[in-house]
Amino acid sequence: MRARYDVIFRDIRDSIEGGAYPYQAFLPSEAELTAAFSCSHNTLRRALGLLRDQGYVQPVHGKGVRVIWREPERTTFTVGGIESFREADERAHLNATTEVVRLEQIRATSQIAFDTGFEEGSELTAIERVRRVGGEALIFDRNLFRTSSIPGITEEVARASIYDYAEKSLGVSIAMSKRAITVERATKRDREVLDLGDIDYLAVITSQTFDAQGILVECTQSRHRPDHFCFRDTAVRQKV
Amino acid sequence: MRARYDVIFRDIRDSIEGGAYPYQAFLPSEAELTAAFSCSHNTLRRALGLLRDQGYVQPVHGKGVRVIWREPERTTFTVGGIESFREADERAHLNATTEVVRLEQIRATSQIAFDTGFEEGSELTAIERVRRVGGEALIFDRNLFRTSSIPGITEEVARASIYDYAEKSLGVSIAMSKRAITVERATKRDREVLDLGDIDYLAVITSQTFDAQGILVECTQSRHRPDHFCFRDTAVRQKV
DNA sequence: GCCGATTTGTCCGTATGTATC
DNA sequence: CGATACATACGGACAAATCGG
Repeated sequence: MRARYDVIFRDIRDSIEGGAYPYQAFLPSEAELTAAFSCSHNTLRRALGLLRDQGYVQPVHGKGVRVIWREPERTTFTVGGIESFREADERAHLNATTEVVRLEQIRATSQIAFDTGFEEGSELTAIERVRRVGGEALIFDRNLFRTSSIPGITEEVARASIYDYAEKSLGVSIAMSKRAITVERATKRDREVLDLGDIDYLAVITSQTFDAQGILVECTQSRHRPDHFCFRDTAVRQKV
Repeated sequence: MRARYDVIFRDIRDSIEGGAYPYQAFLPSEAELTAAFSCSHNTLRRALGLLRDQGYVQPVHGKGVRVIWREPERTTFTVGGIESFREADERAHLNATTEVVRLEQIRATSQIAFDTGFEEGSELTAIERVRRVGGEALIFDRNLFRTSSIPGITEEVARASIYDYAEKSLGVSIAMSKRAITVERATKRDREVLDLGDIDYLAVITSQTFDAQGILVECTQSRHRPDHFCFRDTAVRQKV
């Protein structure tokens, strides 16, 4: 069962993406929309809030709700939201492959604990994967999973999608993720596994993922060749 | 006048950052918090929603609201949210300076219109600024403002804060911003204005900013030397 | 395994404030 | 000034998840 505000949000979002409300047009007023969806003022406003937060509309006090969404280009590998590599692959039709270059059980050293936020001594599953798009090795993913949260990762699972495995087989729901994007010099290891040529800098996404309980279950470094990297984002300015 | 939910959000956020609720602890229950703030269930929930969206807490259905915030390191220039350079400077005590290297009125060519989303022929104010931190030229900002939205930008305004000028003098409120982060090779121009040494890649934030009317008022490229760049972000996974 | 207490999640109806035209 | 439309806030109701007895 999906929440009512979520259904309404998706409905309006799909209308916008489908061209029913073009760029810079106004949506029907809240009163009309509540009537159309036969829901309360509050529920509709929550749906509009999602549309605003995700960059689809801009409500203008006293005037109406303006559509500011336009069809994006799809020329590069785009990250945004919490999306697994496999999901991004399917959405953008990248036709990518994954090679697992490391898979072992380790214990968190004090250095790892400091770097990642895992408790020292906790059992972790370390994975390294290389993502190839169009035959070129573009992305080097290094994951650390809390083994007690996501046990039984095999090479086959790692080659497919660990998120899928966690959600479908284990019932662990990934809830939220904190990320930092930096640019780092390529290491010797990066050169070994990626096709870098004379490129010596990488775009690096470092993320911590929490489950629905608020427990840290994963730390990842995703190292991207810069010419195929693009991170998109929408931000709403807080009143200061 | 600031909204009640916003006051409550800031109060709890400051408590968390101040250490009143440590990492992995639970906040008091909604019932207790509504009593403490003497507000309604709904208003408190809106404040909790902000805390969740900004990565401070993780509400767990049937259990409580868990704190997942920890003190971040402050070693690099961090972006996140819509924050002007001056604001970031003050918050992180960077002691930065700004040099205006270009300021002129232009008209949008078809190329500019295609790149930015401004209408062809519209009057724009072009600005280029170099940001120095600790004596080193680290950031190269290139802005295009819609002149009719933000008229009368002087070199003095550009050296201080254009956001301040727009909001305080003109009453234009910046509302929403779309950003993309990419990594690009340094151009000859980058080498002229920045202290790059042997660095030949830059972190680039390309953004479009809309006012409260939903009108595109600014396009910016902010080009950062990678060793002082960090972009932070919190994402909540959508139910699929 | 079941029940009840606690806690968060969703939704509604209404009232009032404020910006725009 | 009034009409329209978005913004905030309240209080109540019920659903769903968790936990302990």
